[in-house]
Amino acid sequence: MSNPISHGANMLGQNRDDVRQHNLSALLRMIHQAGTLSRSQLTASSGLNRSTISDLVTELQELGLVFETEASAAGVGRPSLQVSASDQVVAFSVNTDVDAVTVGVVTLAGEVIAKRREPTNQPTAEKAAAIAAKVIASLRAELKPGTRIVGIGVAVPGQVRVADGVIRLAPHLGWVEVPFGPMLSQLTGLPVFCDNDASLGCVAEIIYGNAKGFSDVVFLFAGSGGIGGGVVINGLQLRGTAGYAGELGHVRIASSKEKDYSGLEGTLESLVRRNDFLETFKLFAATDEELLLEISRSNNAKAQKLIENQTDSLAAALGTFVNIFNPQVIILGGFITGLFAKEQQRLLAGLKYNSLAAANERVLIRESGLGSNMLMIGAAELPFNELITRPSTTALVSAKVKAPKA
Amino acid sequence: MSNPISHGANMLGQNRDDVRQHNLSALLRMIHQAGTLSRSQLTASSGLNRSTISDLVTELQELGLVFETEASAAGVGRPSLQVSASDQVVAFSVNTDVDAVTVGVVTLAGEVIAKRREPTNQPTAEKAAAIAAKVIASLRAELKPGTRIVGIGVAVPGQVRVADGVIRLAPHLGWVEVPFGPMLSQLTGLPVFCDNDASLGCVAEIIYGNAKGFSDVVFLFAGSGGIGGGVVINGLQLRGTAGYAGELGHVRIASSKEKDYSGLEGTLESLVRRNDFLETFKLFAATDEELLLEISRSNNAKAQKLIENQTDSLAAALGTFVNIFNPQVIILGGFITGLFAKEQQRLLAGLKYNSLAAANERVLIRESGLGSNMLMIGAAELPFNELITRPSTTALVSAKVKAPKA
DNA sequence: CCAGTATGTTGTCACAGGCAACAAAACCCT
DNA sequence: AGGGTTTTGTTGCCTGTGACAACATACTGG
Repeated sequence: MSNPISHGANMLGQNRDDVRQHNLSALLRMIHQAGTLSRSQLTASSGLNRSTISDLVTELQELGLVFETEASAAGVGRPSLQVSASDQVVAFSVNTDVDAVTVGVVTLAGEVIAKRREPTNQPTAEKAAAIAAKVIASLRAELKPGTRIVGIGVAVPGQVRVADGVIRLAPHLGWVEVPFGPMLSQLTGLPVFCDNDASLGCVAEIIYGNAKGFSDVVFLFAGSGGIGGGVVINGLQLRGTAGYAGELGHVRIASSKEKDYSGLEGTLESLVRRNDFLETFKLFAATDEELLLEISRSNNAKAQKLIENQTDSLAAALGTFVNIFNPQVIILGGFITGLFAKEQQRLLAGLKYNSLAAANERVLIRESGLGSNMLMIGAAELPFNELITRPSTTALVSAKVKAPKA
Repeated sequence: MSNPISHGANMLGQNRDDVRQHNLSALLRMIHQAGTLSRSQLTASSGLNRSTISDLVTELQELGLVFETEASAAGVGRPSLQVSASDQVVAFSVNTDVDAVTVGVVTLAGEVIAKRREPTNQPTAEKAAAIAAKVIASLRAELKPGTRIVGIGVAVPGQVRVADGVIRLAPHLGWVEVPFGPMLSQLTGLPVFCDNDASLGCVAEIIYGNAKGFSDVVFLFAGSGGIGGGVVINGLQLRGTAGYAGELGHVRIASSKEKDYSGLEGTLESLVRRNDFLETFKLFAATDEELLLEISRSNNAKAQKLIENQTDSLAAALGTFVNIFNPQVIILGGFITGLFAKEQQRLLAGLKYNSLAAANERVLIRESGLGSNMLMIGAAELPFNELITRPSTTALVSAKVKAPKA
């Protein structure tokens, strides 16, 4: 089944150069997502001719984006050359959270080769940018010679205007209308791309995690900062007009007057709350692991009641998402995986109860599969995506060149 | 800002033929949506060379899909040839509803040149297909000689598996798991494409109606058969894995135990109900026009209370949609346009109250602009889209050849 | 060691769109 | 009215990309 309207970019005509770019891009994307692929696999899944693949791979190699290795012979016929994404091409990831700024280095092959967590306390945007820039400079100095940098991807818990990297509102951080992207770019001299954290988590899960290979995915992450959502439809990230789409935590599901962190009533985020568990378990603070453990072995009536109530609320929201998106898989992250683990039957029954049979009959519910690297990988996809979209024209920055001072 | 992941079809390589197809397709789509465009306009908005446009237009002309006329000179310089979509190329539209089967003939230029409404009462799928086939045969006989038929598009009030034209559930019609598409195809000998009615309404509004030119649109239609929704994101129709996405009427917004026509609790459809108005106004049955009139001039307290309650429910749902989709425009159709007209301030305030500022600050609310032809136009887009996607390989059927008997 | 199979390489070819030069058809100004 | 200006259509040539076929290469298996 083909698709419909087709506006915007698709409206444009295409010339020969576009074809070359498209094919280079398609190959690089496959290699990036798989890490390593043989030339024959590339030939098969691209539909292009062997000779064309040869030519394109050579060009990618000359661009320093991939390298070839002899095959570890394993079948009939001449063994095919293995094409791998270069680990000399890296992106920085930044995650600004309430309690820390985390910076990572991710290779084009999708591997997190360094990660540094710098604790802080509800930093201002200026402070967070300064911390990030300092850690990036330090990590940059440690990169192997010859390494080239694509850029910086930033995952922010809040509403991000993707086009220019302005954080419209990050309630927990207290950021309102701050141009974090430009700030960090000025401090580092590198291109910076920002997006919502949960949206990036969704992307990461699709490329390397438990939603691998799926094209229609709903992602829900519940942390100390509320509930964030990410959606991918038909292989495309849902961003909306300005990048504020996918705020699944702020979906209204009940008539309750409870308000969420953004001040909206009766929303998923207002009803499924990490703090309720902390109170019930009399924990002042807890890591997700500790909280999940508590949930799994809780046995008093009060805790059970809380678990059931929150499970029901979660089920109602998931039902709504299924009706709206008809996804193949829903990925859960954060403490709500505890609800899924403990009350799976109840959750699935509730989901069925709150959604249309046709839409829910094949949907899978899974836990997030990437753990603490998820946001690093997801954020790195932002600069990598720029590179992959335009492999031969995107400029890379040498690791060893000093960043210009602002 | 470029987009993200890119799966599926985009993964494939591209060869020269694909370029030609893409460009033919892009031109034909522009001409189809605009009706008539000059060659120079095509050159400008496609970015292709004059000589290329000339070549492509010639090919489309040879395919009989467009024709050229001399310009009505109106500026400096040599007047550009006008390229128009052929009115000799048509599609049939079918809308199966509870009280009637409506069949239309739509030209590639987007004009409804015939429409016939065949009253019936909750027909079975077999009966509806038979009625549709009969009317199509009769309309087909009246087509001008030389007219060619692309196929049939069907708009169904229910959940449609787009891939094979099976209606999974149409509650009001009482259809469950019926292969309406194949049935109608067998009776007519024409290719048949089915989709949900509201989704097609959304497409129609984007191409020819009040959402013209927008790429991120939410469409909500409230009729006697409940509330249907259609969503277009980034110029692409939201369909989900199997085509069941976009069921916006079944979004849960309240804790109420009221059930909607599909048995779900607390949903938009269960709270915003046409029948409540008919009861309050003591109408046994009414056209949308009559009902809208009643709403606009209602002045008793009970009716006002109902209007306000339903407006609040609608606002809550719209807030949820804004948080999820961050659309540029929301189009309302059916009797809820009455709520918008009468209680616009209340609706907008409620929408603001129930959504994030960043997402709602620029969203437009508009009424549907196509009236009774909306579904005819939208349904015809299904076969037209096939033609437009593959202009040089899609087979057209001559109007005058007898349809083969099953 | 040879047949069989799968893959990489090379040179040729077809074909799409770009480009430049020219022709054509309008407007504008004197 | 007529030449200058502007815009557009047409034509022929060129470039570059991927397809294709033929050949070379590298492995398995008997």
